[in-house]
Amino acid sequence: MLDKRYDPKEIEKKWYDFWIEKEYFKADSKSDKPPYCIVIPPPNVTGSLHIGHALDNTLQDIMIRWKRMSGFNTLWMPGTDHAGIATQNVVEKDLNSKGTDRHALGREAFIEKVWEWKKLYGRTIINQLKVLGASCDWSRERFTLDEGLSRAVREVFLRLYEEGLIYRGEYLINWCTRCHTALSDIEVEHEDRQGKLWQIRYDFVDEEGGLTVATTRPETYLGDTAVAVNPEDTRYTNLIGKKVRLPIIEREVPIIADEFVDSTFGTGAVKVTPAHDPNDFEMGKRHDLPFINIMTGDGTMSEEAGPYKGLDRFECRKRVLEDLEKTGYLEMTQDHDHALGHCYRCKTVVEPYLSKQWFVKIKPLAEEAIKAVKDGRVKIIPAGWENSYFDWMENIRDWCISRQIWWGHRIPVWYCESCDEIIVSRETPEKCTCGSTELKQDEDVLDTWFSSALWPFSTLGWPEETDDLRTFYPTSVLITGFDILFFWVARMIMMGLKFRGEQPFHHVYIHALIRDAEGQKMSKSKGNVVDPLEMTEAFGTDAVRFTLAAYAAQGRDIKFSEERVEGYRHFLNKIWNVARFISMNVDNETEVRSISDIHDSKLSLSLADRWIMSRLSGVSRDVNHALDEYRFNDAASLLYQYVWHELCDWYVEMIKPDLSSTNAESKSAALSTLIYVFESALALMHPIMPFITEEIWQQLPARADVDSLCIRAYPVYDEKLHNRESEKKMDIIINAVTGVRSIRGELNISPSRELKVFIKTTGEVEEVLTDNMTFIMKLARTAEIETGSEISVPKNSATAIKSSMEIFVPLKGIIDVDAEITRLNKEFSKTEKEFTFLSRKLTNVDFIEKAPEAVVKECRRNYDEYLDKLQSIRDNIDKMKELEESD
RNA sequence: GGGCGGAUAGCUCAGUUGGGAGAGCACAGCCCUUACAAGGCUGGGGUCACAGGUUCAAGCCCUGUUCCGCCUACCA
Repeated sequence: MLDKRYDPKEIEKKWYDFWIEKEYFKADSKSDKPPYCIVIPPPNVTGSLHIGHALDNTLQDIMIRWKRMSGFNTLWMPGTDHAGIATQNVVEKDLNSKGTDRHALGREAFIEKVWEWKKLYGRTIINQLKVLGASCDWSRERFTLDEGLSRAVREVFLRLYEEGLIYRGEYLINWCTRCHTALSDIEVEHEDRQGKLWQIRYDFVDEEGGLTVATTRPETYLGDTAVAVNPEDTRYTNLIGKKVRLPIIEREVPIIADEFVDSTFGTGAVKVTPAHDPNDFEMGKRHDLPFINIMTGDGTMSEEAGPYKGLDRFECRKRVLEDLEKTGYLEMTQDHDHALGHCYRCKTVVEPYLSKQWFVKIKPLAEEAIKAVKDGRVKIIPAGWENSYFDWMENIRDWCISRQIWWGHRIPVWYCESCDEIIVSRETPEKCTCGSTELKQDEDVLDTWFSSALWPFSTLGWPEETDDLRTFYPTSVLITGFDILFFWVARMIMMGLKFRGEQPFHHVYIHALIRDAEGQKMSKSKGNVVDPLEMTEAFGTDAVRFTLAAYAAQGRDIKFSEERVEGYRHFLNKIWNVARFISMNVDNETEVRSISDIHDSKLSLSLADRWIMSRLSGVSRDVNHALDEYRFNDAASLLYQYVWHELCDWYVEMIKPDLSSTNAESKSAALSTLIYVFESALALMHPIMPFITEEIWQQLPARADVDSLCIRAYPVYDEKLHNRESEKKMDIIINAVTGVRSIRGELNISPSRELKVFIKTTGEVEEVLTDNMTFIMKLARTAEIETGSEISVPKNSATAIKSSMEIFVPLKGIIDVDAEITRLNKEFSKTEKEFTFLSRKLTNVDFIEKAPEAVVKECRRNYDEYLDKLQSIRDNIDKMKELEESD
């Protein structure tokens, strides 16, 4: 006997351990079964599980468990990401709090420290995934910095370098002055800011007056090496070639002409700072201007900034403005909004900074990756994201892959101290071709995303040609949020195509972002973060998983509310109670028959039995279909609807008389059917709610012949169970029952009062009603039901009109005639509205001629039905009125 | 500046080839009917943002408008 309430805690742990012990999650690289593989988006090794992870991994687990039960050789490949900048920041923060820093420690000791940190905290998120129920093959778990993956990284670097797709050069890159490293373009987050536009006058060198330029960054004037105007701009054509003098520092720079300059903006003259602005950089190249770097890596002013040397860049701006103001060179200040780039890891304002970096020449890789999506080798779901993908890929710029941090894959490049040789190698080289052993490895490490781009094949053993790789690559689907579409998904496609010749996955399923109940993005600083583990503590993991699945409709962000989790916990409680109900009805005498007995008609099933079986078959079909299209919310609501509103509300109620009957045969049929459909429903729900379903399943008196629900065959559409006839008949019964209930409810008749009911009907409908009288009487709580075509309205009756039947409930002495007339009038006008709509449609010649025949036919049928119904209601109202008058 | 998405019941949202709208929660009434009060039954509630258009027929397709998100961008 099950406990009165479902208590998730111990149960969850028990079954997770059981699954692991039985190795159900282990993939087989030599299996004959069709493969199904998902690689996990590797969470940051020092991170902890947030609600976005919970969603992402629940969806993956649903797919994996579903496919595993459906007979696939499944591999859910788990692992973690070393997350270079993020992890280094965390450890540096810790060092800072202890009064030291990484420079004091030195490179080797610092890296040692990070590894220690990883050992301490690196399992946190993995353990949290296990709490969530993730059925990963943990025996294959990988880490982006482990040996195998590092080999893959060096192999890819080398091959790209040899093909000329990796190069080194001095360019203007995005520099985070706090993280002290270069960033790629997408690692910069742009944010609109209210700013100022300042106009500064530069005096002419050889004549009176000056030229005014507009800028949002006045401090960079210290690095100006020209002033540019548009060659077409007649205001300035006579000035081209002349010189101006920069205020205060008195450097002389030329006035040049460049098409880039927009003469309508500002004053039409722009200061050119080639070392501190991307456009100016290009202009500098075009005009062969000097590049003056006025800043150092930590965002303070360099030697080149003259009197401002040593100042922080923002302090410098203030001082420059003050000085320009004082000397009269600041001519105007106006408001000006513009987007400002911030570091995606620490939110510091990013600085365009001139430095020597490694880049991937990305266009050739991107072209292939665009093709793969265009020709359908990779399908992005929902397809709307393909546009973003193409847009980004088509305008992609070379990828800066070197980072000036220590935690990561060190760039496999060595420089000879004796000659100019550059050695790129898989293994650490002993000596240079010139014979020198004085080799120095490049100081930088690679962008973390460089290694994660290889994840789908590096985790499977590449560059080794492993069984895993042969079996599971390309993987089946990648499930992730849109926020890393460019960072990760696009790059995996590029690298997968390049190094495997095949796309890394067939599908990319992109799910929404989870926001708080007000629609705000969750963030630690706002304090509106929902901790999924707190949720699982409070409501159980299954309730959280079910909620996430139910929320996961395509194409819209999720506003997460705890109340909804609470609501679905009620669903679990409902499931639990069906199980209790079953266990209460199982006894030693009653034989529980198998599905094959049912199929072989070895026991006679009631209409209810046949109906719930048929519905099971239909729901199985629909759930499979929904999951096949990643419509998780549909799958969840189909199951919710079936279990609660069909199985519990109708079926269980209908078989109660059979279960308590002394007729062994009918009890056996009902109980066998109940257990069969419930066992199947548990299987259908298992991918979404693995724990409660396993717990109950293990205690069922009859079930499929396997040791765990997680390897039971997933239910599918069963033609033998499909039974349209029974569904049609059930509709009639449900109509009759709800008809009586409506009368009871609306006229406030106590449920304890047993009613006598007359139903006027004919033919097949009457047959169905008489055949199932016990069901109807039980569900409608009636003492007696009379059916027939000749039934006339008894005195003082309430009436309900349903298709093909009129239901009368005589309520002598109780009925309020006025109330009943009101009720019928309401029903009449409701019906009339429908009716006039239909009749208007049918009198429309165009509709009759142009609409498909089936639609017109349907419309006619409804018309007739509503016409009958209206007539019946009218009649009944008249009779009521007669009654009223005769009284 | 460009692109994408959203606006449907009081709230949160479904609505898959166009055939006059659904769920959960909330609300109201009745009920402890021996699985479940975390429950049962019944009921009220919607100009599908606005304005046009296509069509026999529009929540759905087209155009425009308003409001709200997001992505992207080198106008200093």
